[in-house]
Amino acid sequence: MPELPEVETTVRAISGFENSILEKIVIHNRSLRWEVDKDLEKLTANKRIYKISRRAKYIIIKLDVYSLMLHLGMSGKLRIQNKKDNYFKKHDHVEFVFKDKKIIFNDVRRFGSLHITKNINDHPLISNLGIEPLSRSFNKDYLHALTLDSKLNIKKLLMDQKKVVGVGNIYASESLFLASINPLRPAKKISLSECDDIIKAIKKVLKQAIKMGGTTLKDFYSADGSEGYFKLELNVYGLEDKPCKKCKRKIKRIVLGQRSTFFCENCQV
DNA sequence: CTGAGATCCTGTCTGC
DNA sequence: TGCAGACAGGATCTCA
Repeated sequence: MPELPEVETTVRAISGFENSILEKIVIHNRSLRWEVDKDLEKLTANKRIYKISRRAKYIIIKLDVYSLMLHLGMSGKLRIQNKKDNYFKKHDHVEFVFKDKKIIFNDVRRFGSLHITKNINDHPLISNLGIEPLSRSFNKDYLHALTLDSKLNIKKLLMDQKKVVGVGNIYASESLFLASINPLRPAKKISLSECDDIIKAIKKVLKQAIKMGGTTLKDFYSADGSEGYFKLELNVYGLEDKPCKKCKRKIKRIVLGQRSTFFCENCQV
């Protein structure tokens, strides 16, 4: 489900819990993408939260010695709830309990994960990640070097988290539309100036999506319960057979690497 | 090393 | 209405 803007939106929604004391973590179902560490509850009881941040699509919660890494997978979301409202929803797996409130991790499909580790950057799921798309070092030269080295088509390359993080299926399609690049193009054949177009498009799309609270297609809600309104800005994603906003021809849907991919054959070369 | 395809899981929607 | 099949915001793993 969530790509960088949705994760960022979620992080911002729970940032108010920084400096709060996490009384305890209650786990109802350890069987997520990976089995949750048996010692996690013990290691996190009555710890202050120093920092809540994002790396790639991971939510990082820094305690004293340990940090938590939470990935929302395809269907995960957080929900802030008053502690006294003691209700549960189906697929509530983890509760982060504070003095008056709790944050609940709900994940229908259980592709999400929760890890505890001392040093985030040494964790194997983090250490091999590519660079942040909104950082300065994500620029045309960086991307061009990657493309020259790759046999993938450009869309698959952009979604490869080892190369650049945070771009998922929606924003890959949307960025390539803005950059007027066909998603099927072999990465190798993308010129430096086209790389520049792609970089600018990705940054623009991600920033705008964050501003609008992410994209709610059907069931993404931020932790405060609000929807993301970037859906209204989508140009191609989920719009098969609808008229292209530039040329009015029909948007095409194809499958690349088992993922739906939307683009305009006329505008994207 | 790279890249393609299968796979994890539950729910919803479409078409017969 | 039932039922099969496709599809869903991700990313790891297995194998060539």
